[in-house]
Amino acid sequence: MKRDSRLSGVLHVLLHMAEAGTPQTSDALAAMMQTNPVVIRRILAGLRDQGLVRSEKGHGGGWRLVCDLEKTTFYDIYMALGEPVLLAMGHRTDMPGCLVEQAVNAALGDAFASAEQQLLERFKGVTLAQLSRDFHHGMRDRNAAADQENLK
Amino acid sequence: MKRDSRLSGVLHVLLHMAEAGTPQTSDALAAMMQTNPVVIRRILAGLRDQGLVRSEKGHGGGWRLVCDLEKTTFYDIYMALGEPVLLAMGHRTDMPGCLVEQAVNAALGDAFASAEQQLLERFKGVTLAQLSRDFHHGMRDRNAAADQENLK
DNA sequence: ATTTCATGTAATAACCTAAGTTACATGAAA
DNA sequence: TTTCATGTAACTTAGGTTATTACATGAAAT
Repeated sequence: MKRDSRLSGVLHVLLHMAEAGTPQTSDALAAMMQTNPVVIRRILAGLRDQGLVRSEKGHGGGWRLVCDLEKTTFYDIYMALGEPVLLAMGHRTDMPGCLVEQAVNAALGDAFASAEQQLLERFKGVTLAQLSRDFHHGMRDRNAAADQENLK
Repeated sequence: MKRDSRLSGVLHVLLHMAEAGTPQTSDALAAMMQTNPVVIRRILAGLRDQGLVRSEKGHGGGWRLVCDLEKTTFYDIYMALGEPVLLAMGHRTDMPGCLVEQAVNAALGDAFASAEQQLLERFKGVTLAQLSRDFHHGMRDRNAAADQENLK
């Protein structure tokens, strides 16, 4: 089954917006994500409605972050995306009266529910600021490695 | 995103086979799952290869369970299905050199991996025998309720 | 004012995958 | 030798997501 990469994609885009400072057009973001500008607008529309980003029309327009990086978590982004399904598996509900189905659903449902719960809790624990710091650490390390190269 | 219900479906079928005792035809199982016999064969083929069920051709043929219910877990069934993806979300791997992507993937990848791990552990903890017992308890309760009705 | 640039959104097309179906081969039992 | 059942390849259908097109709205530059 194909996986939904919107969360991953939107985090990428948000981090880029945070770095840029100036508003980014849908075209620019779409090029970065190798997708269509309209897709970007559709996705960011949800974040805008939640007050995480803002969009401006006309010259110098585009998208920019307006949320507090320290306070905004992956969970907030996830919710703004419309709570997309987390688990690829589900259970049948065709025959609600069937005792076999009831037993199966009870067993699987518990497992699925707690996995979902765990994921959401983790999402709540990661902020955009942390993500940004991770990125800068990666950049520092890479630059350090490059400097080493140049000294040779 | 649409959820994969093969695990749920196959558990349903297995429990039915356990109850029946006699071999069940693909047609019968397909009717039960409201699907096509060929789909049933495709799915059960994987379980047969793992030695969980056996199939017989000709008159009186069909599918029957040949595994130890006490020892066979949801995990075994899951593996026999070909380890279908558990999580509906994934992370992009388009730009392996991109530090933004690396940071995003590190954060999401951890969360996803541990949720997957948790689910698999739970699967390992549930046997077909337990599922069967749950089913019988449900049946006993239902019969008790029906008896109460009849006494009135 | 008018042109340019950018988003907003509806409608449609293209695409991809999982499921369903058909067709026929294999083999066992009646 | 007929019937029943699985085994499997090939093909079709269904569905849902993503991409694209088209046009409206509105802001800024000229």
